[in-house]
Amino acid sequence: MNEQTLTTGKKRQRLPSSNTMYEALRRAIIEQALRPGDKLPEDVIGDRFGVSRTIVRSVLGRLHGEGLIDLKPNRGATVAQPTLEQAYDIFETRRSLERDVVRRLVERITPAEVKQLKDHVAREEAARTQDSPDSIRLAGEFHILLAEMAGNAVTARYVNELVSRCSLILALYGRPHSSDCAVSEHLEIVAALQKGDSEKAFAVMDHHLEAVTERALLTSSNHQRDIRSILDDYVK
Amino acid sequence: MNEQTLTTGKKRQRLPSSNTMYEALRRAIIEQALRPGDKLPEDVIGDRFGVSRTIVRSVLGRLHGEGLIDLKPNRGATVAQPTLEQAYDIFETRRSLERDVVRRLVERITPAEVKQLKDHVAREEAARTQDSPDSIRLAGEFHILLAEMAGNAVTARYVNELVSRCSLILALYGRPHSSDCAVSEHLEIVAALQKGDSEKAFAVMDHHLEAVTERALLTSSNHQRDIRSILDDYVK
DNA sequence: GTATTTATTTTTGTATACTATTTTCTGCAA
DNA sequence: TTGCAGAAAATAGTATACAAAAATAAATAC
Repeated sequence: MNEQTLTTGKKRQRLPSSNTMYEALRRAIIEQALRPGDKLPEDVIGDRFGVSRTIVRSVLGRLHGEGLIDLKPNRGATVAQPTLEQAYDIFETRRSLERDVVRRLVERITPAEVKQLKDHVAREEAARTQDSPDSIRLAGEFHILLAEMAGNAVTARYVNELVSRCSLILALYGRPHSSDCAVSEHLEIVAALQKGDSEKAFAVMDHHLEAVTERALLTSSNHQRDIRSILDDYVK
Repeated sequence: MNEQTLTTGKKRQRLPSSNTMYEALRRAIIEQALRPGDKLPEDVIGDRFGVSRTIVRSVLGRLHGEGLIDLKPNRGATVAQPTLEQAYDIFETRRSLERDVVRRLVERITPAEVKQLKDHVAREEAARTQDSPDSIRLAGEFHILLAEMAGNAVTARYVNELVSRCSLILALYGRPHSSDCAVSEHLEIVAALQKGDSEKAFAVMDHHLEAVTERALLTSSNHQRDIRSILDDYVK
């Protein structure tokens, strides 16, 4: 039986369960509610979201393709644990792509977009001060927003993927529950973009990412929690 | 019933059917045996490979994630037809990443690797002269080889993906059955890398990719063939 | 008490069954 | 013919059933 129908005013419409589940798991991982190494049993997840393992399986496959979960044969899925080597590669590729993003953005950014970015940074600031779990996600989304504004969907997708994986890396190697993106640095980037100062924007972004890479070299913390209770916060 | 077992001398070992199917479909697309827009019905493919639709579905999902096939709800899978805009984005991102590959490679390439590259180009040349369907694939694999030698697995994966998608673009917008990678240009790149001439290597690679982009602006050709017969060549 | 087998349970991998949607076919009317 | 129902067939979406493997628990030997 499928409970995934609801009336949204006009028509009864089937909401794509797999998509909501994908978003939920993704968010749970990025916000570090689910942490590297956590098991992701198919039936548990299926029960919580009210779908069969078939759907769970396809979503896990997708997340695997994006590098967010590891998938060992006959042993199921776990939240990915990038090695240090992988971590370096991820940061390196990310820097390379984001460098290009800034390069293009300096030439095409509009005042409306500058405003949008400033608003976003303000939201980051708010989340950070009240220690919301959103703060990690919002910091990442700043970079994703930049990539989308640069007007290349392919690059934007890769940046999105890499930024997400950086959350994992910070969860593993960085200090706990830190976005490690200084909000002030984000503001500097916006300012440079606004002035059209490509050299400055370029330098700040590169320094920013270098700093983030640096900070990802600390102790990891163990944990032993119940996936069921964590998922409660993420089920629709 | 599953026929996917065989004895490889020591032990009876199950060869992962989904992986061979993935490889087969991928190759068929890259070599342009399956062309943009071709339908990929789940049951037909499943029959040919002797697996259920479950497996087919997961493989199609994976290929979709890599941008090689389009997936419309309730209407099945087709070989992807990138729009012109997507095509530009793909080439742009590819250039950006390959630029970085060359940058890193100049500093770390070994004589053994130079030899490996030269051998590869020789194979390209051979395939090209006898008009083998491999020639398209080999031309792409040259770029993938470079990316792998650069020592960043993440970048290598992205380059792999983008090079594959370029095959689609050429099939759609380029002249039919052309790799559009001049073998001579590949040789020039290797030579520059060997000399450690970063400026030259950089310039040649960029010119090479610019040329490829340029050439991807011609007429498309229609077609009407039987997927069954095409697949015969790709079934294990 | 520890270690090593063996049995039990859990969890994943794959095929199949069923449902829903889309496409194709067929008949009838304009 | 051409256009439009409606029926039939084909195809995709999802759940379930069953097989295979791994993890866990129990039992026996040392």
